[in-house]
Amino acid sequence: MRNRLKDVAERAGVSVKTVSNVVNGYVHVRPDTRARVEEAISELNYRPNLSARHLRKGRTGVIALAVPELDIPYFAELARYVVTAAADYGWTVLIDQTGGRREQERVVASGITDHLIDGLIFSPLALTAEDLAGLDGTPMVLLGERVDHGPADRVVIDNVTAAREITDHLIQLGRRRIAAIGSQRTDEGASARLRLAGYAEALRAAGLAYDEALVAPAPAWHRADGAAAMRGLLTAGVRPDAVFCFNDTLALGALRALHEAGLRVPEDVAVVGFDDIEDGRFSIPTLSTVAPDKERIAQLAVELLAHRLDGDRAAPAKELSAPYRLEIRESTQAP
Amino acid sequence: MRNRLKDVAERAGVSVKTVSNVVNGYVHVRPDTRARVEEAISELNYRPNLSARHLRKGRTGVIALAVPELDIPYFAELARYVVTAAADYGWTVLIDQTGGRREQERVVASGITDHLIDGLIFSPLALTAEDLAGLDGTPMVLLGERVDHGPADRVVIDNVTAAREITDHLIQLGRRRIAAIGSQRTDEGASARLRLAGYAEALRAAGLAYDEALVAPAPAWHRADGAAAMRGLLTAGVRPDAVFCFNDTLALGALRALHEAGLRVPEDVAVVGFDDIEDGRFSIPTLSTVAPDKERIAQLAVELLAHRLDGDRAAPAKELSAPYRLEIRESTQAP
DNA sequence: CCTCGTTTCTACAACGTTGTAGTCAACGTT
DNA sequence: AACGTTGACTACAACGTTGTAGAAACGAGG
Repeated sequence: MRNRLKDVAERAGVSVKTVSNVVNGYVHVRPDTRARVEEAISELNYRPNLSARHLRKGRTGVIALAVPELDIPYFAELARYVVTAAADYGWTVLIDQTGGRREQERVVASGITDHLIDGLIFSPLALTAEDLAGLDGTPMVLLGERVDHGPADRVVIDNVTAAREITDHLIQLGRRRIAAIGSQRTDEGASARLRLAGYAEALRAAGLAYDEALVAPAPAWHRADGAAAMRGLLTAGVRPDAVFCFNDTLALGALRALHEAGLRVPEDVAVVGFDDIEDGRFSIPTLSTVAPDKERIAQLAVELLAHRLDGDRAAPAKELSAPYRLEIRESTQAP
Repeated sequence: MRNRLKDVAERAGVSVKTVSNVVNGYVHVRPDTRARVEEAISELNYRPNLSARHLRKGRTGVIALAVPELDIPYFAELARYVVTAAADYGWTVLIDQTGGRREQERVVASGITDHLIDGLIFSPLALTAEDLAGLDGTPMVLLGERVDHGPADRVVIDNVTAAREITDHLIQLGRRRIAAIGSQRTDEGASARLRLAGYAEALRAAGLAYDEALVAPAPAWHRADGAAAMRGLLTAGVRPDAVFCFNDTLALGALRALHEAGLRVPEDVAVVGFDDIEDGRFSIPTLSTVAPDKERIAQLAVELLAHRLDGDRAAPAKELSAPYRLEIRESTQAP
């Protein structure tokens, strides 16, 4: 049986509240009393019951991070930074996988939410602004572009400009037939839409035609999808001299397909990705990419949550932008 | 303000306990009463307060998974399966990163543990059996080989046999100078020790000499360590015709270093890894590896925890073994 | 019609913690 | 000497839930 405040109190010969005061660092406790209580605490190996504390205080000290899939490197890396940033606020992070399924996302956003966690950092794929509108409950910070004018705080990066810049990098290299992999027709692809827009902008600014045949959709953004899309382009007889993949895992798949087709990267085809996952720093060739500042994204998200928890819950939603930079590596530069 | 049982009870004109009974599916409630309560519940959008429920019941419905680092693909993939397996038991999973630091691991094993979670699935790197001995509290399942005869349930795979088999695969290919990357001198490397033992066994069985110069240590098992170790071997003038890396990320780093040195894989050097992470299925070349059944590992761990929670907490520790298989890909077979 | 068992519901206490209000002694001020 | 202030501590209630005990209503068997 676990020990409670009461057990410590009896052993130290004081009231339950005095023990509570010692545990919580209340100042008006005589040094000798404090010492006696602390001794009893360590003798009994007392640990506070968090459920009880939270029932009383109305806060749990736990926040949740909900992402589509943990084994997508981008989300795993992000999760790592969120856990670290949350630790600075004394929060524990509960990580939830939604699989990108709308139903599960709704469960996370409403169900889990209640009373178990103080707040939620949420990277939705399928959820719409309407789904979120009804949720008055738990403070929430959204990551990414999915929900356009939702009722919640958001941390984003400027996808359009970033996509324009990385496409421009390909144009500067003298590439003229630049393919794009990762477009999505459905509502789900807010990031896809923005990155495609940036790609188109860069082409237009350079006086290059936007060619439908060069744009390949990808149902999900896994390696396998990138490989399939690249193979599709090649079999269709399209011969790009560069490819902009909307994330790094797509790009790694594309590298694989190009390799299988006997094409050299970057000599025959230059390849760029988006996200700067660790794999891209060791792939053959290493991958040029847009590197969002994931650490900053995590920090901003946790900060927004902290403000929302301490401050006015009804305040208008804020949107913060995190920086990014281009990482130019072998896949666009001959060694 | 959130609604409580009391609010629902007032609206439905029944007692608090009756509402509680409806929520918990108690059978002896008149259909019309049940309907009235359910209507009130949905009108008020009532959700139980989990802290209160758990305070009362002594269970939280949350288990923790503690891993060294989330952005190591093996752990990310494992985490995914654990979350899925736990969902079958109605458990939420709280994921904790220890960074492999002993201090943090101790905190997780004792501190977080208390009252917030019902049980812990733990993949320790630095913790010893002695560290765990004092923890009477929360039921725990250990993953991997670190703690040799600890007091807790464990799920392992047969590292020695698996390592012997994959080394044997290299020998069958006619390779004779087989290097090993990933050995660790410190206490931390239980998996390293076992895999090295399997490697040595295979050499001995084939009548090959065990050559210290062919065994390269790696402080951690990241891509960068694998690349550094491989470069080290090559600069030292050691010219292996095969390399057994103790995990896949090491192997991906080694592939990179071999590429930079102008050596072809598998023609000049065959490479194998361990873990079967997704990257290895798309790398250039694709990576031969030992594929532990991660899904099964997760299932067994959750099952052990469930038994421990429902059954005898003082029962002797059980150890279960999960299956694995060899995945032979391009890095050991010319296309 | 009475008894007994079942169904349906309720009042109360308890889980372990902390905020509030209070007691009592010691101290400094007038 | 009377007074207010502060320090050190305690009793009590409350957070929202569920187990226990039991009351009231009902039906079946005698």
